[in-house]
Amino acid sequence: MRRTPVGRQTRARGIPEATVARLPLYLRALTALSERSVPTVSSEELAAAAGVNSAKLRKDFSYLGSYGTRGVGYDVEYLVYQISRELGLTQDWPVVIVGIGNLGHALANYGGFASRGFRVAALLDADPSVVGSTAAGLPVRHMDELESIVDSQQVSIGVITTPPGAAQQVCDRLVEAGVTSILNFAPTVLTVPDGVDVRKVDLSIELQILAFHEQRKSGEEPEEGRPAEEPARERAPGPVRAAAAKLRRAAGAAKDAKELGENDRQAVLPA
Amino acid sequence: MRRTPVGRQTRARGIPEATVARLPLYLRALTALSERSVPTVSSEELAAAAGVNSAKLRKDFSYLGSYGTRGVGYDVEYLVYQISRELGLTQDWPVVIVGIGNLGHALANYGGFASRGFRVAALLDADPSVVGSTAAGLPVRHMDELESIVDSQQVSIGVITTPPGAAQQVCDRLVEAGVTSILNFAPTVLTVPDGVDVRKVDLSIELQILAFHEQRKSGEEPEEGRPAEEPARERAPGPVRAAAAKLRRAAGAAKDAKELGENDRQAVLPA
DNA sequence: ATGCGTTTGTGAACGTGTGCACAAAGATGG
DNA sequence: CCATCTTTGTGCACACGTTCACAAACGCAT
Repeated sequence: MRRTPVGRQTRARGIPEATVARLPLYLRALTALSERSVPTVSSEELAAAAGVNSAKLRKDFSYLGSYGTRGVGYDVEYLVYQISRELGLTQDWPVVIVGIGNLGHALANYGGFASRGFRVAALLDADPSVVGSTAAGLPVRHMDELESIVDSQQVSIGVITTPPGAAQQVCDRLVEAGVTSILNFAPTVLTVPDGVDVRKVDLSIELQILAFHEQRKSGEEPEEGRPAEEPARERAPGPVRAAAAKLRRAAGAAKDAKELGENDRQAVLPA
Repeated sequence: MRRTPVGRQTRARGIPEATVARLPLYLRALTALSERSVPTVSSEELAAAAGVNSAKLRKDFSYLGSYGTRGVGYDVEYLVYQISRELGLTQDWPVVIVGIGNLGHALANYGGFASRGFRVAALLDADPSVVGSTAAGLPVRHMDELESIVDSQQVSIGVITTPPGAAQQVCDRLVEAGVTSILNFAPTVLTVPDGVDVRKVDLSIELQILAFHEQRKSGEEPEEGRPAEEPARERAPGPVRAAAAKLRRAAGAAKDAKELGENDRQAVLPA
């Protein structure tokens, strides 16, 4: 029973995932240097521009091969090309966006989309009142056309910006039609067959992580609850009934933060 | 010269970063169970719903304390409360959104924003033609009001959805005004003082990572260039001039994927 | 040619994260 | 009250990622 909801495949041709995730960062910094006609750059400089450690950067580049010159640094244009090639950005990637709500609109209008080889092949939505309108000069087409578009345009990347309730269904259709990489903005765990990559972007999760650290800063209580287990939280003493009673109190405080029908919300951004 | 562009602080009160990043996932799955009035859940079930390994989930929860009951599982409502509390979601987090372009609009309209304790304190923009309009029922106010709003409403979290060129400047003002956590949608490396957290959401990076893996799938060349270093890429033979000459050829192919004035683009989504 | 200063590339140590596998703990039924 | 069954909590081993520190490589000046 192999489940691969996210599919973190390890070490494709020896390049670590962590390195792959940083290559776009380097590429962006290098592109900026290239525009300023800077010919070469040292690992120290580039690392500063990309916001990483210089040793890490050198090790990252070492996985791509030895493109630097000792005593000098890296040739900017050459590196731009090598990283672009490694990331597969020298070819064209047609992309479909499914779910043209607020976020879908924003993505369709996204200028940086067309650059770096990504091309919006089609905008899709299930809502008849949205279908037919245009976003960023492109017509919004009906979901029914999904299969034919993916097939005819050889789309291998799909972006899901639907409400969470529709995400898995849309995902299944995309995969069935031949899409093998999915960028998911819906706050849902997508289950896909082996061989399909899913990455998720989740605003809510990022905010919650920030809130966690923020709480640490302000509520810098004197080593909260290290000496004798903090007062508000004690070890569950009895069987489930006791815990259930305790939670009845707790539930009141939590209910505020719980909205109804999370899966039916129209918003297209992660919840 | 301590630089902390991203600031990954390790192990706050013993809870690993990786665990913190998963807590919102568990919370979401638990909220769904709670709405279906499911009283208890086993680590196996919950792990499946959250898309993670059950052993990992149990270890994650063990950092929060021992909230489970052996032979039974976890009490859903109780866990919802405990995780909410741990993440700091039982309190109110006023948030400002700076840069009301396409994405700013999408975020303002984002329903899941108000839930989980996050409240939009203000929408800000520098463009006079945008200031005064409303988004999601809130008026867009001018950047000039940033400081007074942050101060009066005790805002500690800021969301940056400006063009990349303005991001660092906005960031500086937010930090100066008292914001200590920033969610950055602009494709820029933000430099902040110690004590300020920055998290970034970057569509372009996610797409490029997908493209990388996608390239691996289709172009499954027979172990590309392992036996004798692939032909197109050879070791730099001479001094910089030779490398520079080589890149001249390469540059042509790379130029397609390079747009001009990346920092001036109006789009508010990551490039 | 030789030496000097600079910067890369990487071995090695360390820290973090993951997953197995199992003992301990509780529920449940007789 | 004991036996059995389920599920948690965690010790341990391993994989992955990060950082240090330094030898090797290179440009350049003499």
